[in-house]
Amino acid sequence: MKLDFWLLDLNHDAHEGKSAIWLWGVTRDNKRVLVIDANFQTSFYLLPKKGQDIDQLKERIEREKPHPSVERADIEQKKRLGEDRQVLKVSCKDPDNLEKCARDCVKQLGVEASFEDKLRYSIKYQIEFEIRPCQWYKVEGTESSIDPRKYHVDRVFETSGHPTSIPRENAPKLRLLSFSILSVSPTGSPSPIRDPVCLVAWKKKDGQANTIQSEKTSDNELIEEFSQAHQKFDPDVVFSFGGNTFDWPYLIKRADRTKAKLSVGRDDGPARQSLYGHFSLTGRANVDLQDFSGDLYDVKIKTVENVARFLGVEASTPTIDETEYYDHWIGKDRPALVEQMKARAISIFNVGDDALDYTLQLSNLSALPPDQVLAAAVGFRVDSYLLMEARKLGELIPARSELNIIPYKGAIVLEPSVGLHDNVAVLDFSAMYPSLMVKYNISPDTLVDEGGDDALEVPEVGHHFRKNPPGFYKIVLSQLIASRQAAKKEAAKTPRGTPEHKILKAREKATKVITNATYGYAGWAGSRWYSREVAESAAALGRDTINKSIDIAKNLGLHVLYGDTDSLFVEYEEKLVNQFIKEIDKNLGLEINLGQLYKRILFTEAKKKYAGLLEDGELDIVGMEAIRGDWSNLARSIQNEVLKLVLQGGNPTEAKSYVQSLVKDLESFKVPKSSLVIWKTLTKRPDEYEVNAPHVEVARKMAKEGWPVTVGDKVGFIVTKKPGKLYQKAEPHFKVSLGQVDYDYYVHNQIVPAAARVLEVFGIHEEDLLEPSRGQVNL
DNA sequence: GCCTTATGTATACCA
DNA sequence: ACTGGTATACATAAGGCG
Repeated sequence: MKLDFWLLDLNHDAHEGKSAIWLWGVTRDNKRVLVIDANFQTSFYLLPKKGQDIDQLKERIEREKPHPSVERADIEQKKRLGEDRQVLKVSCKDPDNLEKCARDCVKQLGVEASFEDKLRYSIKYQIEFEIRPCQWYKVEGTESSIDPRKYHVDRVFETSGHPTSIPRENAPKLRLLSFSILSVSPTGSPSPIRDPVCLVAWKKKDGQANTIQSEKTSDNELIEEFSQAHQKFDPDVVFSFGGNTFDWPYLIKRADRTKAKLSVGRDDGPARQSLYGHFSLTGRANVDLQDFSGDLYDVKIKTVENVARFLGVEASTPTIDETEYYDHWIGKDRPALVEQMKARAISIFNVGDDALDYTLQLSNLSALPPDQVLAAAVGFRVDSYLLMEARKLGELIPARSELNIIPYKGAIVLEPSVGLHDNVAVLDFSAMYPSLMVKYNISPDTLVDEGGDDALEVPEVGHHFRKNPPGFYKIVLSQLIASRQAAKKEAAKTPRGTPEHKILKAREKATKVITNATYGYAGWAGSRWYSREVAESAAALGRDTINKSIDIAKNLGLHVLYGDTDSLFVEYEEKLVNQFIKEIDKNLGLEINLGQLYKRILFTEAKKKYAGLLEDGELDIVGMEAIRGDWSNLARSIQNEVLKLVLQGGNPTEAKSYVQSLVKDLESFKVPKSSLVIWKTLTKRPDEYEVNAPHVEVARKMAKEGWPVTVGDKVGFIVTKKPGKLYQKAEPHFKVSLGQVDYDYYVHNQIVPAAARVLEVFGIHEEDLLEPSRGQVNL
């Protein structure tokens, strides 16, 4: 019997006392299915020393069995650092003892090394049969005698062979659920040791937001009621915002305390902590959108609502602060809080719905299941992708090992030409590092000791790389670049606004993310294919490329105003720019594209900080305080206004008077408290800091008052009139009243520096902004 | 002991 | 736990002065 299914999640579990892979999926007729593949035996490789007789080794392994779980050994051809090598694939009965088994074999046989013995059973399965989640498969087998209701599926299937992929087709209709919990405490933030969950809000695809509320001191009933509702809806994807750090651990601890059964997985189990610190629900995808928001660098303060606004999906802004939850819950304002929680569930749902295509595409490309892929750091996404590709290419997969890092020289940033410029074009190399790695075959397996006709010597750093055959990085990067081009091309042919278009864009974005991270991966100490020479050479070739481009531009008479890593900002002359693009292609064999066009642009004296006026009249601000998350909104919006006056109106004098008027009597403007809050990330525990800093001091104060802040959280503070150092003047934002605000600080250390950063360019200094009498006459 | 300057720590940004 | 390059603020140590 044959079965077609779309793979949502997979895990390793026993089946009839044997190790098996459990594949959770959805069929074409929209049924949920559990596919059990108990026919996989894991294995590792042994690389003999040169001169060792491989047939003899094979015979010895099978006869001596260095470890009881050795099943048999087979001879295979593999590649190791560009060399063809014969290896032994040792099959192993017991996946839990793979590493030990490999160690014993290496010791007893005196071979060079073992490979792939540290890879988990399910990963081995994935690379062996090219199993990527979020894709269609067909498989042979029979209907199982297991009751499907036991696993919240419609069918349980036992395979006779292994799944084979079906060429690209879209995902089935998945059941989506979002949820968020609420707990309150009179003394600060709630603690699962003390405070029960008092509300769960959720939203499913079609329908309104729902809640379960509880008055009781025990949330036993609430947890079980939620479990029932959850299982009844039987979601495929569960969205949360902060679920991995708050909702799930809280629910688990509460369930443990009150002896409630938290049943949310398809196995009726709870959420379980997994590989990347995230939580997994068996047979479902638990997607924490806070992880997704981590990739959105433009969203400075990561709330669901900010993420929703950024994505352009619907979300209502909450009005009740976390510190007011308790009073609302026990008081007459509870309905407002309940509404806010419902709105939160809706916002989470909308963000999740929007982020789903990207999540599934990134999961499919990287081969990390959808519940892991967002939780995994970029390096591990690349790692997982490379594992799959390495196996396809017959490369032995090295183990990850943390080496001591030797830093190397990176990119070039040009000195900006300070001031205002009209009609400026940005020329960007497309995927510069990947393109260079492909063009010059930069890879650990093409690195050679000696130069020669068949090798390239990298300028500046002097490493040599063979031109042929193509190395590992060249092959994978070429594939990625080609697949991104294909997605791009197809997207261009597909009508905008259609689901297909969105999927193709998501595919393109996922491919881009993996492509662009590969250079960094090569230079990451934790990488399997770490090579400082590779990373260093890519960087050196990048510098060489940008330097040559500057010369080409100059020879054409193009005026270069600025540049950073892979871009050049030039005075825009259409004919010259087109010529330049052709020259780069001809002389360097690389693609450079016309990027942003600025009607007018302002460069400050600092690198990496500029602001430009776009064709449509919008400002594009880069690196400046106006877009930094660690400046008050007050300073940010004033700098933004100053930039507008300068770039749109061309009027620094007006900008100057604007700032002066604010500075003169800031207090009288009655700016809202929220615009005075300065947010900074706590990057370690408060006691680990070497020097006193305002946000650390505030974090300590908050912890003392029952609002502990954990690593990675943003701490919001306002500077008060209290005497002393800044860190003594800073107070938690929610505790400060407008009367306590040190407006002098905001004038001297926020508004004036932010405004002067722009106005310095026109000879307007900080003093001029502070002392109007010495400046020009105001209008 | 007080003031100025140099250095170190911390954060967020650009590509 | 992808890389290096850069700006900036504030705390603190070091240096200079009387």
